[in-house]
Amino acid sequence: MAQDKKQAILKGVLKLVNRVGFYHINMKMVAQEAGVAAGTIYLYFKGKEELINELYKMIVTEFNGNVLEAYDHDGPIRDSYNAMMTQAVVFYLNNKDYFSFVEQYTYAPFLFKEYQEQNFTLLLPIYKMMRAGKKQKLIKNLPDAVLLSMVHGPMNTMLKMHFAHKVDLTKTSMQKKFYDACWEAIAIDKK
Amino acid sequence: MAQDKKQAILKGVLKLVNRVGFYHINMKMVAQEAGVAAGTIYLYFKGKEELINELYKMIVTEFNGNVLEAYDHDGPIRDSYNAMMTQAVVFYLNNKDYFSFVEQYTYAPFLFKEYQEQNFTLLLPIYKMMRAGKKQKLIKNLPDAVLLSMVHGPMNTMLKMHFAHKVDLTKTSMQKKFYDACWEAIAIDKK
DNA sequence: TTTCACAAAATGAATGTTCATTCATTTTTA
DNA sequence: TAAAAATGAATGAACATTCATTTTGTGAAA
Repeated sequence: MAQDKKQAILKGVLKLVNRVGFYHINMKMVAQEAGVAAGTIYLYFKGKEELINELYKMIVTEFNGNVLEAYDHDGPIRDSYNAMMTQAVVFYLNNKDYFSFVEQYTYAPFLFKEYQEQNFTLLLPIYKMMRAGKKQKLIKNLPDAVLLSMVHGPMNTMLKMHFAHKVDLTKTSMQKKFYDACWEAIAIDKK
Repeated sequence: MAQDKKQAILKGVLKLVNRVGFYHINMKMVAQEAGVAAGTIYLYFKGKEELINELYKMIVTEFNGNVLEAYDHDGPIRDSYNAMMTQAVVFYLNNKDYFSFVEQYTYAPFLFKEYQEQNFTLLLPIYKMMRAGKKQKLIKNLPDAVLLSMVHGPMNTMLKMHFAHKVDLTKTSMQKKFYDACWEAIAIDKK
């Protein structure tokens, strides 16, 4: 089946990102990992560039889908916040390859201009929540960029530190401290 | 002079990071940019890998030196915080190439294990300040990793957004909002 | 059910290009 | 004039992509 093979190739790249790192990946390895011949990749993708870009699209779709699932439009913002943060962090903890791929993708030479534009696509779910929180006077009236950076930035750094064994983000106590700290950074103080 | 040429080569790489991007850089280009022959590079560096690693060392040294200069051990923490944040942000704003180099370096295949270990070297100045602040009961008693992530993470994200033209970090009003937000995230509330 | 013909899919060896590195030769320095 | 420094053409390895060939799938006819 055509779609199976396409997926197998994409997943192959992803596995390799973890095992050998983004820039040691070559088409022969991808082929081997996916269980196809090198030439076969070119039946499904125009070339390496398209392959990488499609993979990025796949990850964005999967990640955003996951995080948005945790967003309860009717419940309290604070609950949605917790659920979404957990979802995002756990997603990356379980998919280190997704994380390092996304990190590396930004500066990869494969990047089309069109993608560069939507390079903050992965922030859309957070952005959405911020807006709602601002309206409800629960979240500080700061520029969107600042609010986004106060959630996305720390998550990124924490994950990097986790994968560098500087901290253990799998511990729920650590997660809680971290989520709370970020919330306090963006929430209006109710004392 | 030997050191001049070494520096010229390192600076050449840096300029090229900006102009063509990390992964399009080849030794011929570096040579041309530095005004030497390709072979000359090998008189000063063992190879591309060493060249890249030395450059990282150079940047870390320069950056940390700059930021630590702003640290006044005798004055109030809050002032040091502001001065250091400003120093760090302005440094990267004026040296986009440094920023993108550091961002890309983490996942580059050149990275020796020994460097990977000290990959958070760039956080040492912040770390130092956190410690002092905790002692003075000015900064929250959170795990170091969390505190670090609440300052370093947002800075990274803001800079990325700035360079992607999503926000203008050169505006002092934006800088102030951002510095204050990060401070509130880590400081003990005095209300 | 088996056979055959044709198309679609897949293969992987061959190709051409890019590029890090080397080293015989030349230039500079002291 | 001899040593040190610099040069850049030559080398060879790595690797994306191509394409002539092989394999697999499909369905009509026997």
